Amino acid sequence: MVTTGRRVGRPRAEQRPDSGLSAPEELLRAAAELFTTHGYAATTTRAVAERAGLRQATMYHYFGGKEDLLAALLESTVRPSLELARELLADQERSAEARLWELCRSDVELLCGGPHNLGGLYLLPEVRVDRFDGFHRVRAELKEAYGALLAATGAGAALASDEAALRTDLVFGLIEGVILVHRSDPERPVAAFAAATADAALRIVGAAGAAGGAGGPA
Amino acid sequence: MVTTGRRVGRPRAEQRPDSGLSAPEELLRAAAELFTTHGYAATTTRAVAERAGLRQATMYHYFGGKEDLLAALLESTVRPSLELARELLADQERSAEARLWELCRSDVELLCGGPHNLGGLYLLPEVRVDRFDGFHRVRAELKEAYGALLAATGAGAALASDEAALRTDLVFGLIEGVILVHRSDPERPVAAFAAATADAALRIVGAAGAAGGAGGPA
DNA sequence: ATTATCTATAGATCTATAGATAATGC
DNA sequence: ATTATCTATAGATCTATAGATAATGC
Repeated sequence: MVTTGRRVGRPRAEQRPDSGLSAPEELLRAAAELFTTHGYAATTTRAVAERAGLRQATMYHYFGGKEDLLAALLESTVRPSLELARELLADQERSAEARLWELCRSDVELLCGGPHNLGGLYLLPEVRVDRFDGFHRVRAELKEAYGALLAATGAGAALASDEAALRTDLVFGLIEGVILVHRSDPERPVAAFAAATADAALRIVGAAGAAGGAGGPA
Repeated sequence: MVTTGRRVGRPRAEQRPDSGLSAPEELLRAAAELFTTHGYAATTTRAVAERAGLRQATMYHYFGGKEDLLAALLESTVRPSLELARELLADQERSAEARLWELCRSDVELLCGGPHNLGGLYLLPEVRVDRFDGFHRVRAELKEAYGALLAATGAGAALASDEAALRTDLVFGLIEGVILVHRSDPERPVAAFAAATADAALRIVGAAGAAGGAGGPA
């Protein structure tokens, strides 16, 4: 019996139509929107809380502070990419080219696809501080997965190891770069753009032929 | 007769060895370092001024405020890239492949090469606001130059125009993405990385063969 | 009793201005 | 007189805490 039943606790000062999200979810969504558009430091706790329909102080009932919001967002953003990367590494069925293509495509889709541009969080200068070390470790593991798949491609296997590492960096840079492109033009349909980015990534690797077909390698 | 001659005006509170830079130059340098490492909103006018060896209020003698510092930095960063782009567009001698390669290479070098990572300024979310419209217009013109050179390559001429526009976005995204790669690993030698990025850009365009030689196309 | 929220506010900033001061230049 | 700088500070925040309040649950 949840149906719009009155909820425990003091009512909110400003009533708004029920979003269906819990208060912490609303706070995270508001923070994501504001952090990615205005930046982290420029976003006040008041702005986050009021966008979520709460007073400023109420945020502290759910999060220890602004940093905790960003940490939670970063974790939730990178986790799906890493899980996919692990699956693809274990997959013995498909070619390395096909798996790298899929990793690139779905990474772009995850980063640019959501309602608020979660990929934009990666660009914030504040993210580099030690506080977000957990995020950086996961991100490093994701990059290793890119490197392993790249090295397993036909073109990648032919490269010296330092050259393969360089191309991994370039592919990784391309993925992060398209977040920027997306930020400056958020209207562009994401699905086709993600596929095109994956094609471009394979061309960087040197496996251009493998990415010829529409929809990517089989 | 400039040789360490005593300068006009009240002496600074904290004396430091003469950097050879003027006060506004020192302020700009300090702002560039702080904006790119900690972000714009997180950088206080006090931090900028004191890194430049001045008290906070003295900054206002040279700049109207923090925004003016960022605007000046953005302008100075994008201008050399645009000038080069115009030269390359006018150049009838070299192939379009060679000119696009050179534009990519030197853009990366300019953005990642300086002592403070100027390219990082492009990533700041605050840069998008209207206040920096001049910067955005110059940046758009630069992107048009990328598009014109790309369309003039052999591979580019074979593409439908929407596909060529997409690849321009991808190349542009790659360039901006390597700023991020550079930010996370500033020790990497820039020259080789810039050349490798230009090679990768031509592979994205589809002109891979043209970028085969070390040092790029002749 | 428990919960979710509120109001109020102390303390710590941060920006930008006002006005003083310590040099050189004439 | 001009210049570059300083000190001091008003006014406007912003964060995080303390403690009150208005619901439901038992």
